[in-house]
Amino acid sequence: MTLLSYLHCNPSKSLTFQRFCSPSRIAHKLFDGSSQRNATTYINHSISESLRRNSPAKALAIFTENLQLGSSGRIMDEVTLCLALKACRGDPRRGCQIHGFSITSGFTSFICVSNAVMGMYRNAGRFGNALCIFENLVDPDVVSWNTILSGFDDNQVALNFVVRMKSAGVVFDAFTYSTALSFCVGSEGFRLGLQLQSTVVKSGLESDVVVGNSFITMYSRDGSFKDAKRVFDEKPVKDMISWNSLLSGLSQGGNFGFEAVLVFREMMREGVELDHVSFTSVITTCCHETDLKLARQIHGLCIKRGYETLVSVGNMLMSSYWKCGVVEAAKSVFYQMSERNVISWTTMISANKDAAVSIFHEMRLDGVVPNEVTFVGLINAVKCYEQIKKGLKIHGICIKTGFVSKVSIGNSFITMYAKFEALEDARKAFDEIKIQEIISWNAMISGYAQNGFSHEALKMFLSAAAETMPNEYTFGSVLSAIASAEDISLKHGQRCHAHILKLGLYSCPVVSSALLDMYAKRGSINESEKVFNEMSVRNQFVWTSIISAYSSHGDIESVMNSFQEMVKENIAPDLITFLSVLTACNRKGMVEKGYEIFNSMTKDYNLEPSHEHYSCMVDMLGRAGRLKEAEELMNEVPGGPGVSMLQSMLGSCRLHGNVKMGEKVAELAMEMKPELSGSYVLMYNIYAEKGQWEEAAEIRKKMRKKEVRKEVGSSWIDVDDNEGSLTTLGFSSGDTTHPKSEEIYRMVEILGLEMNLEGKFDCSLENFSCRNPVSL
DNA sequence: GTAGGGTTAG
Repeated sequence: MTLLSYLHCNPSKSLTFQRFCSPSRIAHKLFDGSSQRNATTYINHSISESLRRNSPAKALAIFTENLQLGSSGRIMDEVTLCLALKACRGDPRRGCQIHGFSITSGFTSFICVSNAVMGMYRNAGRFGNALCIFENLVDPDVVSWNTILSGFDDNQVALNFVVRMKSAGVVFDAFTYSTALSFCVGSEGFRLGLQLQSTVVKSGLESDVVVGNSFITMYSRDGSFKDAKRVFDEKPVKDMISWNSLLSGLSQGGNFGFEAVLVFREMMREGVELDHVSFTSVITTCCHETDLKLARQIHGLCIKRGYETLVSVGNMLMSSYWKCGVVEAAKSVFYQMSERNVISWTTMISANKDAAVSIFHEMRLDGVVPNEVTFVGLINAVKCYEQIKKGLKIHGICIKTGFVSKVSIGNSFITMYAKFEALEDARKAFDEIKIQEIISWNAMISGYAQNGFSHEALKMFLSAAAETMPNEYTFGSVLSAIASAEDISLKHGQRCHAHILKLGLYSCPVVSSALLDMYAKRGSINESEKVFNEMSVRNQFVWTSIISAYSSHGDIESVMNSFQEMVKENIAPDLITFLSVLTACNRKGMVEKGYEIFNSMTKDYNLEPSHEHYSCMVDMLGRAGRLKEAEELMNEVPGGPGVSMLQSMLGSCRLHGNVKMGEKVAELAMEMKPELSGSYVLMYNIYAEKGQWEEAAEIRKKMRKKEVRKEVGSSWIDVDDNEGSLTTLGFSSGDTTHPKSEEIYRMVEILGLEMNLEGKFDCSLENFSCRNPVSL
């Protein structure tokens, strides 16, 4: 036996030997030409041993040294190259070098080397390169196909590839099945998963442990708990991984948290060994359910079992505390972790927006390299216009480091510039993205919508719908744009409605609450009601939407009924819900009821009323003539009353003819916002109605001096001119700009006469053409 | 079989 084969068979001796001399040197020194096979085996063994011990750097060092010493003849084969490529672990620089070497040395003719090269590119985030190599392979084997399959991140694209594999006659192995099944998410994916199951049975792989586990994951992720349990129960040996498959499937997606916790409890009861995957999976559930109590219990168990110091478990604990709104607890987990990786730091950055930049610097000092997600977190931490400098700096860093070319980074920049109200820059960020995905479109649409550019939002939506498939986010944003723009025809909203039905997005609460709201804001309360009644999932947003819809339509009875029902269904009302209810009380002058609800906000729901809630209450009291109480409440408002509250108070003073209080309030309002005409107009009216013409004239003079103009009010009408116009026409009082205005006024006159004949309304033409009797 | 991010509605 040569020394080499001896060392090969005795790894412990080999290690002792290596303390004095590197494996490559040993191999080269002892390589005598006749035992090249042994020398190569020895090198390969050393490299794979380093990989097994999780030291890829050492594995690469052995490979490199072997190359350098190789002048006397190379000790390597195709396996050596495969191992070296594996050791690159996502480092594209080293990977490219070895790829180059494989080409020049002719090793790429071995299919296993080409497969390893593709795997390397896939792990280095250069999936495009891998794909390119694959498409040029003369005779790919099942491993080549599997390598590519596992690189897709889009479920649909991956499943299309599976279909392509089938039609190319590839014989699936266990790896193909388990990878394919991991993409079987959603109803369509699930259907394909079922098809795969029948072929698994035919191929005799159904007893394969890995494939079985993948089926368990697929079924439990889809909510087919019974099927998951069936596959699970049929397993002859229920190892930890089978249990974990069941658990992790239920934890993902966030719809079966309850079942996940049950499985976890059963694992404990059955005495199944728990590992870091069991813990991370069950903690994921706390994240989705935002169940703080559960998170704390599991955290305790982690400590007891000694898992809390593990990076993956610690990361998940941080994330669940953060999602449950206890950032402090997340921080303390972070500081107690013995080892932190880029995910731990990124979670910290995302959870602490205010300190994001300093945490980022700390991370760099710690020697941790940021990745795409880290930068996304950092960009997200930029909150408002005041932080524009910070945002630009981050943009600069992303350009320098090349991260700017990543789609997710581009998407984040769109949102950031939209926050700065810099829509042109947002648009630039959008245009610079090479291939815009639906998220990019969504970011742009919502940017326009939130900044009041409804028409741009709509245009963007139409382009997006032509280019790609809109999702629930897309419709949420575009519907809110249509809702707030009276000069966009309702037909667009109805088209969206049809589109939503077609795409099967109707059951999504985000979409339907936006739809409901859009119809309500555009006057079709019946449509809103219909949408609401057809909804299966009713969350806080949905309930609030319908309540505010009824409220804005003055249907107080429905408001109160819905509110009670919401509370009964254990959906917590929030600030906006209360605002809608209070607005309704205000409209109907239900002061006592309003007060009761207002007080219950702090008492029963621990909600701090905002300015708007106070405004509503002040207005309610004022309208009811309880001016003194209104004034008192106004003085209780944290930060003092705003101008709109003062103006509503002025309105009440006018209603009840209280000149003295009116003067006091008007003075405050004019001081606060001298450019707003409303304060002057209201005070003018108060004087005018009391016949105090001199004082009224003073107000008029004041207005002229300060060059305050009264804004012209206007309305919109959706005219169906048979030309398919999808915008509405705006018009204001006394407006004669429309080419058919004469005809229109004649019609108004006729309508007015008819209504008068009915005797129900006072509809003199004067009131029609001039909605505000007092003009200045 | 597990962990961080980008788009959403009242």
